[in-house]
Amino acid sequence: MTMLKPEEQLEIIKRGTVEILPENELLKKLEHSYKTKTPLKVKAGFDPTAPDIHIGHTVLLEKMRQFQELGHTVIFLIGDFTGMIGDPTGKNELRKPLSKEDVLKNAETYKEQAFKILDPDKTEIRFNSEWIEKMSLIEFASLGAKQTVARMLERDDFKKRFKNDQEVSIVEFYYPLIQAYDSVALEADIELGGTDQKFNLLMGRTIQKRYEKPEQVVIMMPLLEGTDGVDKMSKSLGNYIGISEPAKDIYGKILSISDELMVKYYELLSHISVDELVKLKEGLKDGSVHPKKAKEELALEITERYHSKDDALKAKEEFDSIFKDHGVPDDVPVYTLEDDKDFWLPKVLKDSGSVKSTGEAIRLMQQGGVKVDDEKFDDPDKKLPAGEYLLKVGKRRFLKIVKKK
RNA sequence: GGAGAGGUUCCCGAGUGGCCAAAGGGAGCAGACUGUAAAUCUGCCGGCGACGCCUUCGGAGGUUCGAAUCCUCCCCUCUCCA
Repeated sequence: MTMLKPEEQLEIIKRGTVEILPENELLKKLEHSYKTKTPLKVKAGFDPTAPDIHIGHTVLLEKMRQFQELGHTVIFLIGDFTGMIGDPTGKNELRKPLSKEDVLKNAETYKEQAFKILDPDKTEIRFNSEWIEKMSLIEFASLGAKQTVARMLERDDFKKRFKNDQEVSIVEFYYPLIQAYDSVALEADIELGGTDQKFNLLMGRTIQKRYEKPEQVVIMMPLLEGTDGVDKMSKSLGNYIGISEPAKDIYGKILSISDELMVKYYELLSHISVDELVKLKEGLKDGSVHPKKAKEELALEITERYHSKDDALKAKEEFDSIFKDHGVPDDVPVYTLEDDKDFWLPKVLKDSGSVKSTGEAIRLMQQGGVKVDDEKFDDPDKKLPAGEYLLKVGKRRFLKIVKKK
């Protein structure tokens, strides 16, 4: 592959980044690499605690992929050793360490999912236990001598916890040090990370310097907001889009994000070129591009990435049929009546799991949110004779009722 | 170890003996409007075949006709002092 000019590379690399420290050094490294035809070593560390990747995690992976396409070497570093210590970042208490077994199991899943984005042939996978476990006690201690307690306490969460008399164990100080040492061991030219990793990333530079190695350039990516557009994407908040989710869920979830957020998703996740991105933004601004249309394209692109083109198109078709043409999805859950007597709808809705309680069912009905065979059904007291019905509950829940055989 | 403050329904947060299933906000859900966008408006927002009954205000007891509200003990969190 012929390398792009350093300036062109820089433009691609800068896309979506929050901060590059220091930027001029990055250009220098790119120039040097271009001249000597030596790929840069790009490191990104992953804590093997989250086996389920969502598209928020992929922001970093996409950036790595870009580096791969530019011809550089990407190192997918699995922090198996650090995972056993527990990263204190953003936590206000000590995280429970993982067992070696867990760490390795998680790492496997991680790898599997990451290769949906990264090119396996161009990815170097490393584990930091590789060099950390080999360190002698003396070497380990001398790593600790490279940094002062005062500097460590500059880190916000340490500072806070320390001030609040909360526990800060000494081993936690080693986390940034080890992460930094990884850069020494790998001779990283560049380290990628989220903005929440700033302290650790910069520590890499300091420690590399102390070991008399060239300092890495630090590139920080934003933390992607979840589907709600407010909080950062996380499984526990339920605002995530998992890359292993069914095609129709990925498609639907992307279509439900706000227009504003869509632009950000485009910037960080889409593979369209920087030029196309600029055009898209202009088009949205002057009204020549309909945001809904743009969102559909994004949803297709992302869905296709984790499934197939066919699956993505099918997801779109089904979506359109439900929401545009008021159709019915293919896989409507079926509820079989227990007997041939007339039935009370709220109870059936509850028993089928469509709603949590009969109270909720009644409320929904009174508010006009329940349709039976396409007719609004708003009398909660009215009973229905046993038979076949197709129910629509709210915007997106469906239920088919059938008689007992 | 000492001195205070506090733990309320998904979250924040009012309530300090009956009018409390518990103000207000957020989230969520539904309806209108739409592009399952945003914004806005309206309604709902513990459970129960329900104009009544049951469970809920950190836990366990107690006082009272009646407690989220008062008393006792316990658990937890926070602030200050050592």
